[in-house]
Amino acid sequence: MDAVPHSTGPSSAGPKSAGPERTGPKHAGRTARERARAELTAEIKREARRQLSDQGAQGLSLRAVSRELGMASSALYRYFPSRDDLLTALIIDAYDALGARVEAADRAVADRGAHRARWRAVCGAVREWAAGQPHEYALLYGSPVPGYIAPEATIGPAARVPFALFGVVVDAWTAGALADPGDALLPELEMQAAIITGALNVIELPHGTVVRTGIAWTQLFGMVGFELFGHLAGTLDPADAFFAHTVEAMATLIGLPADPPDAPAPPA
Amino acid sequence: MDAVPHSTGPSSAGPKSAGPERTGPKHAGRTARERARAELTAEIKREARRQLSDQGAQGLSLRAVSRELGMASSALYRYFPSRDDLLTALIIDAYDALGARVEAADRAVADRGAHRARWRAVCGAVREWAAGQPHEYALLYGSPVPGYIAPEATIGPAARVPFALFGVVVDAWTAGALADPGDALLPELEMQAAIITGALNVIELPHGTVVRTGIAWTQLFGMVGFELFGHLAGTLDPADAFFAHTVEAMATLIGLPADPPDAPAPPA
DNA sequence: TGTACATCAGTGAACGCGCGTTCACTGATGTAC
DNA sequence: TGTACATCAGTGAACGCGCGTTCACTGATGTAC
Repeated sequence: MDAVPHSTGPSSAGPKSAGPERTGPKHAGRTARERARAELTAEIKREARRQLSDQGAQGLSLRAVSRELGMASSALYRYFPSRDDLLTALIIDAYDALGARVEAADRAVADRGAHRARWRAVCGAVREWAAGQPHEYALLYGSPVPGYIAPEATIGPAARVPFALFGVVVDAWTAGALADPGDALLPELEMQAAIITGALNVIELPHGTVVRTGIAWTQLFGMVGFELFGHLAGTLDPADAFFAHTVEAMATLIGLPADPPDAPAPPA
Repeated sequence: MDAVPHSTGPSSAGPKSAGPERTGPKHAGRTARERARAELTAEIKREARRQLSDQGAQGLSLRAVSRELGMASSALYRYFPSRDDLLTALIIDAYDALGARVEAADRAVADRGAHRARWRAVCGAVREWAAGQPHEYALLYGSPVPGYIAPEATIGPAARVPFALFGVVVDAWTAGALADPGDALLPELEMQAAIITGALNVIELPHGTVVRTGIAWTQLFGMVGFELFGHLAGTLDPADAFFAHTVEAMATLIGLPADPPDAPAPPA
């Protein structure tokens, strides 16, 4: 808890491991130390992620990570000031991985006007990612780790999925493909919808549409979580058909028009 | 994992702590030992539940429970053969507490024909219970405890909430208040809907209605979980209005008719 | 009603384990002049 | 280009902690005759 606001961990304060977006002192000539540090940081995270996949968040131990990397456990403290900071780095990475996957799925739909196809792609990407790394999904959307408080640095990465969902809806509205559902909203909800619209950088989006997208957003994660955590066993599991059907139902709730003839059809 | 199929733990094999539904050898004359055992079993669970509320499932420790009760840690093994069995008992109790709460909320609606009011009551009860005991909610619907496999004994209690939700819908259909949405379903989903209908002991219920109720079910828990776990922070939190609105939207999706004039109105 | 035996609850010590974090220290890498 | 100093990575020992589970044992409660 003392690690929260100021120190956001090496993944943001230290050298980045992901891309070369930090140009370094002069040009690309990073010093050997810097390169070594970036590599080891990445290796630590990789091993930590491996343990996470095996046993979940509570199975993640600094000592086990260091053991696996063949170094003293105290050495990890040169890279992450505490276990919580390592966890934070993993959470941010996971949000970013999911976000990137979802955005890529959206972009992969060539016809940008095929809003329902894009909606389908985005929702499907969430499910696929969750199925591929269930423990990371649980880390993000399951029970909060007791005593752990998500630092602000997670907010941005966490917003990428809802942004992708809303992005499709905004595009549909801007293209004139969406009707205002004309929902009557409670005052509190009206205000919240305005805030969301503002965050989306959109001049105007019917608040009823905003709320319906919010409903679909929570439905999507409820469904994916239920499938992953076994609550559909015996009834709606395997959930492929239920998922496909529901994604369409939510698209319809929002008002996304049916596919144009030449767009990829929903699974028959 | 070795505790799963056969030994369902004292809460089902041993003397019940909840009600007097086990008449005992002859009549109510239980022996002192039996009474002591039932009481201590209950006390252990109470203390365990307290620790759960404080720190979540991973903060539950047999040693801490025994310490709090002023007994040797080894004594607990007379009541629960392992930590997992204690956890199982808590899970079952929690499912039952939630189920009872939800069913009571349904029953509290005097006008049994006010299906939308009943729907509202059931959904609201889930949210209220979750808000009241977040760690127990997390235990049931959050990340699965790694290494822990839910024994079959949890299935029945876990089904009480969906049964309550479907109960309202079935009543509405039986009363002729519901139209068949006429949804086209994928074959797999059609079969699953048939299975669910069978489990509900209903001769006939439109499969489209079944699936829509399933959507609402997953939406409800997605929304409640998101609120509880902080994913609505900054946008739809506080979620009272969003929740109220969404419950109505899902009722409408299913086709539950609006309240009759004299029924309790939705929150303005 | 009383005795002999079986069952059961609870104790306390022990096994064997793992954890996060700190600290003084060594040796290598980087920097300023 | 070479030297003097500062920075940093990594070590290994230690602190202090808690955990689940087993086991031989004592003393109380229950049962059969």
